[in-house]
Amino acid sequence: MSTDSTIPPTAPTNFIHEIIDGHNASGRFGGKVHTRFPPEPNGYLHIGHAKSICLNFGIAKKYGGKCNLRFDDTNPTKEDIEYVNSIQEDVRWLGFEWDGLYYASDYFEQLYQWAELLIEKGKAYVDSSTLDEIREQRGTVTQAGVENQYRSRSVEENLDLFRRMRAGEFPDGAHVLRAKIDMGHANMLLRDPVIYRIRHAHHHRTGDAWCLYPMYDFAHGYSDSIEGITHSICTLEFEIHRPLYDWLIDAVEIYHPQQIEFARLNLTYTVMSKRKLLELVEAKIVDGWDDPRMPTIAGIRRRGYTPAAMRDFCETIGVTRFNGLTDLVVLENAVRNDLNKSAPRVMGVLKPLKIVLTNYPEGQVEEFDCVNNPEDPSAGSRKVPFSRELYIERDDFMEDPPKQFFRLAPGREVRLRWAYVIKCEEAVKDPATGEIVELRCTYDPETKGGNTPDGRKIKSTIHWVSAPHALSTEVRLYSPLFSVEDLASIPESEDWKTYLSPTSLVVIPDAKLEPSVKTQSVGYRCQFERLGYFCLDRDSTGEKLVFNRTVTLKDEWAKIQKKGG
RNA sequence: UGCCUGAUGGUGUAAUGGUAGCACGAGUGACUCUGGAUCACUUGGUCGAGGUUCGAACCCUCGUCGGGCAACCA
Repeated sequence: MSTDSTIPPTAPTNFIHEIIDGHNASGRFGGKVHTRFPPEPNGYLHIGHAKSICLNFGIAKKYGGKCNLRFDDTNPTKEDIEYVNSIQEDVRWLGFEWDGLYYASDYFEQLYQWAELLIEKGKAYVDSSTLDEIREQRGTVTQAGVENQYRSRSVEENLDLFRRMRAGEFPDGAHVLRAKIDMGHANMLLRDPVIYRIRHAHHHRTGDAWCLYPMYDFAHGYSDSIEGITHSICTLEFEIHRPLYDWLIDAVEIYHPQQIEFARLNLTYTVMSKRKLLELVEAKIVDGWDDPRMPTIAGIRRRGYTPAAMRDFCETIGVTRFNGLTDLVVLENAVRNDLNKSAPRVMGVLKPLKIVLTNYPEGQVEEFDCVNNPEDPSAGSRKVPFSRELYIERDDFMEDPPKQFFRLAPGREVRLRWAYVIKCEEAVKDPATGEIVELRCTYDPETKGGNTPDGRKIKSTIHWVSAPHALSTEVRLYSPLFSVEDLASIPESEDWKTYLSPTSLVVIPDAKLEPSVKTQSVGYRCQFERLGYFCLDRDSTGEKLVFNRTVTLKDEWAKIQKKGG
């Protein structure tokens, strides 16, 4: 069940809801709805998992049913308790709470008993071939596999061998247990799939109790059956596995859940494979699983995304059987929507350009009342100090501006947000480089608070920070990790990592922020006015704050520039 | 060349035999102390060919194109 109450009961429906409605109408499961989210604890959850989590827990909520969290931990060599913990944290962060918390490893004994039952029924056998032999005998997509001599072992011999496998008498790879189905089947997964292998490995939960571990295909369907799952929802690539789960369940004559497949999420400029994400982490291309550029739940959380935005995104993209490619801007739009309403505004200058108000008294300091969130009157206001020397954004000044630029330029007026209207009198240049190092401006005392009593229109309002009061902070600007839109379009022969974008992280070591943010704590989200939404990173220290840019604001001017250029 | 499966504006999704709608994007304008937000308008689609029907995105047939499947991974 979800702990969240923001999903409206009239939420748009999808084809899975329709199937469930059908089951409820026919009484197939007696009106019961029980789903589960079944990750393998071999990596951190990503946005694609979020889609599955919202789907499964959302269904439980919609139908007044239940949803389990089950770890499919059948491969001890790849799994770790760190992942078990992170997965639970991520599911909760998304706003969901599971009804049952289970592990496939809870079922190892039962699973083993069913394997023996399969042997007794003549439906499984111990194969002593090598890995390569098994592979070779399996055939190809267009060519039937061949049966080997082990396939006809007696029930007694199979049982004896299998029990000795469990007892630890054989080294890894000496034997496997295979389901006896059909070596000529058109669906290659039914060509006597391996269901148990010997692994003398320590399991994060069962320790050294086992040296024999079930394959995922063997454990998964049975686990769903044990838990009384009604709708086993999974991604499209498991569709072809369904006949195998059906065969396995029918072979031991137990309760039969209904598997339903949907298309996994693909995002532009994003890799969504745990294997590849692991590679990025291990190669230290990113700063761990929660690097804000990672599409992991931990990464986007650190980046500043909100659970509500994630849920909204999952709602927006829908659930179908079509394998598409969702534009990253849809995700970005979801956070902007949420943060626009909730994030307090603050002023910060990323690329500072110093200005001096020549007619403003030296040493004078005023405090201006600044609205915290124009979208939310209840957010109130705060005091921000103002003085003779200020920083403005370098991009807000142009010496020789094009027609469409209406910010500051020599001889031009601009409003400093919540403060005064100022006029640029002179641009001071470094004589050596020609670079503009400072602006000499005058302010209009009549415009205190940013108002124009004479009614004149000021075309542009820009943000600023008082130089002597400025808080020097580090700001990390993120853009997509990859430079190609569709990662799937990279041919197998090429290394996908060559498409990593060199500018996915740009660090600004010395941005200038208004002093009010000084006392905020890690995870604090705000809007730097006119720039974007930012989130206080855990790398912050008492001396230096670090902000992550969650997402930029929409930028009409950038669009104009792009068109012009 | 086998099996499974899918196809609706640029992208993602609704419409389940009866007016092709929504979101994002794009464009235009209004408003604005954020070139933000908001509001209005516009653009643009049923993969193709047949068939059934008064009527087809939807049902049938044949194509075309896409995705998945040959770990002792999940």
